[in-house]
Amino acid sequence: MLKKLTEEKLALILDSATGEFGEKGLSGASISGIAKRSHVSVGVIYKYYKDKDDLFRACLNNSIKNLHSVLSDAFGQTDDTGMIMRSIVTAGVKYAKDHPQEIRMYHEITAAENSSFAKEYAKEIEGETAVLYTDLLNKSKEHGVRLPKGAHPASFAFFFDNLLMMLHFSLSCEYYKERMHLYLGNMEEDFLVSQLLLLLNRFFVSSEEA
Amino acid sequence: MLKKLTEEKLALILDSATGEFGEKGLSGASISGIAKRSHVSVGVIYKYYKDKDDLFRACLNNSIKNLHSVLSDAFGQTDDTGMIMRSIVTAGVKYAKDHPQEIRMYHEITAAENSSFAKEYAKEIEGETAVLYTDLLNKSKEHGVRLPKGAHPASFAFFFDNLLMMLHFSLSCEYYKERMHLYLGNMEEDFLVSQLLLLLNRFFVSSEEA
Amino acid sequence: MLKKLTEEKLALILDSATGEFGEKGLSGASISGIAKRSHVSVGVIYKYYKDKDDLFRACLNNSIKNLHSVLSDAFGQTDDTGMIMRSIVTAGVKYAKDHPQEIRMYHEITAAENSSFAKEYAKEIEGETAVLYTDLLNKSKEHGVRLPKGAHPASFAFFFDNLLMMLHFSLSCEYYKERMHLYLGNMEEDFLVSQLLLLLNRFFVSSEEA
Amino acid sequence: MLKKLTEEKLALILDSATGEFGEKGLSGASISGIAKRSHVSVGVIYKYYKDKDDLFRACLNNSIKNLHSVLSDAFGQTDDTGMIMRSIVTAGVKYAKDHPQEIRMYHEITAAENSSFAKEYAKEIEGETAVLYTDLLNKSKEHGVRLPKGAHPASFAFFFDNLLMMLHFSLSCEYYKERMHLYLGNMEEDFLVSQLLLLLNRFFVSSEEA
DNA sequence: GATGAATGAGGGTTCATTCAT
DNA sequence: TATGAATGAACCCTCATTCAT
Repeated sequence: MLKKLTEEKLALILDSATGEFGEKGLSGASISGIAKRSHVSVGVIYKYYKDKDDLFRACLNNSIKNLHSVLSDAFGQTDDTGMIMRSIVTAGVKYAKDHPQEIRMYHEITAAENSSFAKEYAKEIEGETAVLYTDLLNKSKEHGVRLPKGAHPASFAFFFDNLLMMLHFSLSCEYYKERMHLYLGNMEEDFLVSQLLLLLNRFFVSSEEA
Repeated sequence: MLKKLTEEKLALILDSATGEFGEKGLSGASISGIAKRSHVSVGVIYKYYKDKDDLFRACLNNSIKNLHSVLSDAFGQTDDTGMIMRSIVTAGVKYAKDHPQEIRMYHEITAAENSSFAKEYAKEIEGETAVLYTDLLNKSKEHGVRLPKGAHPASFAFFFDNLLMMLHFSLSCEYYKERMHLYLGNMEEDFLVSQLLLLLNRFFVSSEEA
Repeated sequence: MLKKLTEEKLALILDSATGEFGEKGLSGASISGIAKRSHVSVGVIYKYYKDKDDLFRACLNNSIKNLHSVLSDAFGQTDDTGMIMRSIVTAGVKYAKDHPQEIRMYHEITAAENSSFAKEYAKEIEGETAVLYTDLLNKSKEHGVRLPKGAHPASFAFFFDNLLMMLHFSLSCEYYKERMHLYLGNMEEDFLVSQLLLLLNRFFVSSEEA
Repeated sequence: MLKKLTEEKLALILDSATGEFGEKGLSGASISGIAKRSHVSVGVIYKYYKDKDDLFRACLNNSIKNLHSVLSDAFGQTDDTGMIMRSIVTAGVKYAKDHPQEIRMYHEITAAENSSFAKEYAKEIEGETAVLYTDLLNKSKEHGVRLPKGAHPASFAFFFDNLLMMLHFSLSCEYYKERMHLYLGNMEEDFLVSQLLLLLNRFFVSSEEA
């Protein structure tokens, strides 16, 4: 019972902090603001987290965990490379719409320079997907599709992930939303997704091209 | 003579500030830190700039001006869409390597949420390129553009810009550098560029499609 | 218990601030100086007061409240005009000796030019006494005394208050103290008061003069 | 010629500084503000005056000199005490209306606590008038002085000066102006002066008392 | 000598972190 | 154990004063 309460409280704190960090960045966020958002005292935050950095990391880890779990799910469904890519895109869109503050939080970390955060987290966050996506494109041949002649699977995996990240940001972060609006006006999001899939399909050549 | 000194000093301040803002963000950067970097006193910064925000905007405007001038140059050379895209990529790479702190600065403002900066600058920074790239892809076959059947030029322009932005960030920002490393190890940058051009050529200007 | 502590501390802060403001004026006073005087940290002052102005106003309001309460008491005692004037003088002297820093604070705001303080507070501080004193002299006839022929009650009330203010300042403020010393040497304060009362008595003519 | 220019400049600086100090006080006034008001560079101010305090003293001395010269003039005219008092009041009113900023400056110094200013200047400013006014009231019956029985000339001189000072302040300083308005509304200044003279006449020089 | 840009100490204010209750 | 008031370092910004030109 007590444990449950604590877990709920922890989740609430994490959520509030993720929101605050996502909106204001590490230095712009305030602990007392986070305490207010989560209706707890400043003290309990310091009970659970050593300091502001520690809380930031916890939020990040939490967001990463959620994002990865979403992406992992997208892999499990099928062997078909195209289908997997489609699943990844679709799952990512859903995640971005359900948890924009987690993506903003994630975007925050990409801005860290000269802090231990950048390198440390790049590995933790991207290490897994880098391997997954590269494998995906490496194995594509077995599934009947192949990359264009001369294409380097890891590079194409990298580009694929780049397009994914930008899609996530464009659905979650103020600046990127506005930027997308400049390109696309009030386009239906489904249409954008279909356009992206159209593009991604081209990653793979039909057999007669090879 | 006096004027020259002032201009040099101004440039130095802008440069230092751009570096500091790029590394630490608006709220994380400190005026006294910037003063130290540029070997001037705090007071002189306030002689030239009303306040921290004003300096931030000046850095941003300066970076934008530089980036746009680089990209504009890339357009002027030829009518061939493929060639233009290649020029844009190449110019961007050069810019990113010469002025990484400007790209970091630029990346910083993409993190602004709930601030007037985000919307205000998205328009200023992206408005022009959005039109340019969309026009580029709207151009008829005679310029070598052959989007896939069903492709929407603005969307593809958006994806093109997404890939460019990620390239710039990957060459300039700590986190993205590390992330790129995870995908590509110590790959030669030239190779990466050639892979990107391969992709762009195939997706945006390949000739074999109707 | 906790509340008591807070009240004591608040009173201490107000007192210290009143002293500092009275000595150095609004712009000359420093929050950190006030914090030191009251043996609290700078932060706690900002817990209770929004900013320096807010603290200044609080000190002023507190001083005004105290002064007015002292003067009101002096009115309640009797209907006899001469007695009331005597009470006002005596009460003012006691107040000035007990709370010189409040009078100095009050004197400070009389120095405010071009600030919202001047007009705003003149009304708040003087409005009440202006009416009280004018009424007092207006009603004097009913109480058997009357002003000299041609005397305008409000003007004489104004002069009365002028003499009072100068008395308060002369007992509390460095400059005025020194000035009084130049006129009076080390005269007993009681003697001065008696002289003032002698003068004030002359506000009223004996019946055969009228 | 050069000397003349310098003298004009000095006078201009003094005037501007007197205005600024009178409005904002010693700590509130800014040297660069004074420089701007007098259309000289900051440098020349420091050429003539060691520092801010020095300039403040110079302004004060100048104002004192002017005020004293005005009051001295009022003395020279006649032997009749009543006439002299009238002259002093009238001259003071004229001075206050012509040079309100000098009176404000003078008022500023009365606010100095714990600074060497207070004692130092009280003596310089008030020493002379204290003697003059006391002498005036000490004068024998033949000059029309008839203080009430038991009246102490120095004390009454002090009260007389108090009334004068308050009149000066009431004509020059924002706060006191507003306060006077509360008592007197938009009364003609001439009427107020006549009321003061009525009072002075009655209290200090009335003839009907033994 | 005159200028006004540059300096940097100092003051207002915020907020991460601590700790008495 | 939970609270949130208190602390005080650090930051933005101003301005008295200096000094190179």
